[in-house]
Amino acid sequence: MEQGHLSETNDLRCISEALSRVGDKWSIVVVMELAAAPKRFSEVRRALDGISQKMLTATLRGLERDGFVTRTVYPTKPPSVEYALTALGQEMVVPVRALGTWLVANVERVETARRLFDSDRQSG
Amino acid sequence: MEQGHLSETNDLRCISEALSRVGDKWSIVVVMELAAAPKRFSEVRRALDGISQKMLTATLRGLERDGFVTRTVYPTKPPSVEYALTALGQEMVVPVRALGTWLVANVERVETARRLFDSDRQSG
DNA sequence: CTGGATCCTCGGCGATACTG
DNA sequence: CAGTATCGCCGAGGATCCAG
Repeated sequence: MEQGHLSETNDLRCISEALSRVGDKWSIVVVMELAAAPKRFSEVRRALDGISQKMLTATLRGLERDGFVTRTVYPTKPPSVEYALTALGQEMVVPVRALGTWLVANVERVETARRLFDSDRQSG
Repeated sequence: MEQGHLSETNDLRCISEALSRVGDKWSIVVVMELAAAPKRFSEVRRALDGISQKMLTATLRGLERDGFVTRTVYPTKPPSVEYALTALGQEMVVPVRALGTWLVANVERVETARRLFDSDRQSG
């Protein structure tokens, strides 16, 4: 019996499916944003600057549904809604941040490889 | 000066951009598959079972371009091409596997949250 | 066996306008 | 301020046919 091998075909499907939950254009970014501090709808919107309100709504709904964020409505006037990470969401931040850190740290290497690849294609 | 905070808006863009490189439908899965062992085109295709040959080609090209995999042609007859992870690719496997492991380990919690959310919507 | 070229569909996503 | 509804674009990605 394999122990936590994770490369078994079955797990592979599991991973890709799980990744697709969080691998859309905005989920990760929103989670990272909320990881810093809970924020209101507009705050997140401004912080991300580039996300449409439709996608922000959809993304937050999805994250809420999956148990990564909570949505708290304060019946003030005008109403305000605060989004925050759940325990689950905070836990997820750890591996996500690790991956993000690695990617950011290695952007150079990727771009170097890319330039090499492209120039080889031209002259090659 | 911030120390590796990673949630600064600038890094956030960096992350999302970097993630989009690897966050498409197949890149991660292919990388994980090659992490187990170098494989030929058809082997990867069969192992993944569900990817079209067009997407496999495109994915491998992308990964090769970004310096994550190598492509070695053996001029046999019929020709065979072997794909393998570069050092960069192998390094990336570490954080990716960490995330994948976490995701797989927490699928239950996500699905539970999801069911709760959905039933609340109905009755609420 | 490897993989390029084409066609076509579907869905993500943005823009805009409107409601409470 | 927070959220919904609608429309339209565009690109990811699958199916298929063809070539070295």
